Amino acid sequence: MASALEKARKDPESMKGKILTVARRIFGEYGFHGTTTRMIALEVGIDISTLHYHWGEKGDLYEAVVLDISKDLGQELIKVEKRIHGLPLQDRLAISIDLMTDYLFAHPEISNLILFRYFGKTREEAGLDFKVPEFTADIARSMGLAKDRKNVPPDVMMKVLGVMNSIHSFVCGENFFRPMVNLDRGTYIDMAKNTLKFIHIPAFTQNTDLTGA
Amino acid sequence: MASALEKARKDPESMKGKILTVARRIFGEYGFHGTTTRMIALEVGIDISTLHYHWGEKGDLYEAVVLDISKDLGQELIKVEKRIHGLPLQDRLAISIDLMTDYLFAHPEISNLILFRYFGKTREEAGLDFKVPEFTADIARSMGLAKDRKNVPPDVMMKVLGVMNSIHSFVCGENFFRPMVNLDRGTYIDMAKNTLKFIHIPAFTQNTDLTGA
DNA sequence: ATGTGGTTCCATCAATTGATTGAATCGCAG
DNA sequence: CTGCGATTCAATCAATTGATGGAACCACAT
Repeated sequence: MASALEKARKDPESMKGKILTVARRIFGEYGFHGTTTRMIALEVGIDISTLHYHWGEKGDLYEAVVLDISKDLGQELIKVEKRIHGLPLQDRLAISIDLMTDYLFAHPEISNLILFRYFGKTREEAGLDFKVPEFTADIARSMGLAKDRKNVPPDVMMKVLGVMNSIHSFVCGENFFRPMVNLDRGTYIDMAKNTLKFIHIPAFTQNTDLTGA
Repeated sequence: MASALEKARKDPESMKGKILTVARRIFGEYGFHGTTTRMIALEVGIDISTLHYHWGEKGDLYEAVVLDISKDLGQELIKVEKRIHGLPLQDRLAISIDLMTDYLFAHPEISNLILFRYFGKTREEAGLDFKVPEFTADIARSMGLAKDRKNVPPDVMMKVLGVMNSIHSFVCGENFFRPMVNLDRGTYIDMAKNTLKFIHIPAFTQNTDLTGA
């Protein structure tokens, strides 16, 4: 039943919506086990019982958060696809990287939660293995690397994963990487975009079958 | 005082060493907050008090684990550097990617813990911000992208971070990505290596200043 | 055997955490 | 105003979790 999530998405000023917004950020920063319902409730300025009243148990709220960021990401990918449609591959890559990087730096909790789901395990036996849409195949098709989202070759999937993970890494690693390079946020973001284009555009445009090398 | 860690590293059969080995894996899988001292003790087959006797409090054990994997990674990087010394850039990249990918897939908890430290926060106010060596600048020098480990330009740092994070991502994301591409482990690792070389070698070898594009 | 230092486990504690109950409170239609 | 459903909070629980004290155990030198 995703109607509770739909209502919260459509009305961010509602209590459900406010809790969801805060939960996105906190879960993204601390992960599932690192986040307590009290941390979220405190930040919203409500009691824990109010939180449970609206979203049920912690795992249910986490599920709602994951589905919420997944919807946002899916919508953004559609926007990007429309923007790059019909352009040559080099431009599709450059524009996609620029748009997606800006978007994810503006909503870092999306990258945070995606990486937490990729890399971290949860102690829960089940319950946290709900169905979440996977966009990798769609991106491959949108990039012109596959005819349809079914039967995308494994090597293409891996390449798309490589690109997306690179972006997520720079977004999620900002707190760690930025002091290393000693840049302000805007310069760091610009440099991340340039680095991403530096790395990925040559590979996809002037490639002469290195896959078997 | 890292002598406790040194003893455990030199004698993996000792109780200190056995606890450290298990703690590496569990912390790597579940993160700091997702791991309980009981989970580690249970896996080692000892009581929690025995664990605390050897390593003190949870944060101290975690610190030992992080420093432990950091030492392992540093040693491996030195091995790789010796292996690629003097070779042309393209070969240095290809061999480094092959060696590091094999190594990290053989010790995935290293990548896991590195990414957890990069991306996740901890509720502890302090105590978990101990000093850990940073290898990014050393890798830049070892790759011939900088003269010395001091004063590595920010854009070079970003490029090295991009490469390393790509490797870590495929290692840490195996449980998530491999079902997506439906490959056995060996084929997945081979394809990860090929993808990494496909992505990164063209960027560094046949690049004509895309950084300003 | 006796003592000694090092090691291990059982029992237990205090704090944290997820969750619930029941009593207010609020908005508002009748 | 009255009533009623929806919402919020204070109080409280049970389970988990990090941590400790003390008794037992073990190897081994004296």
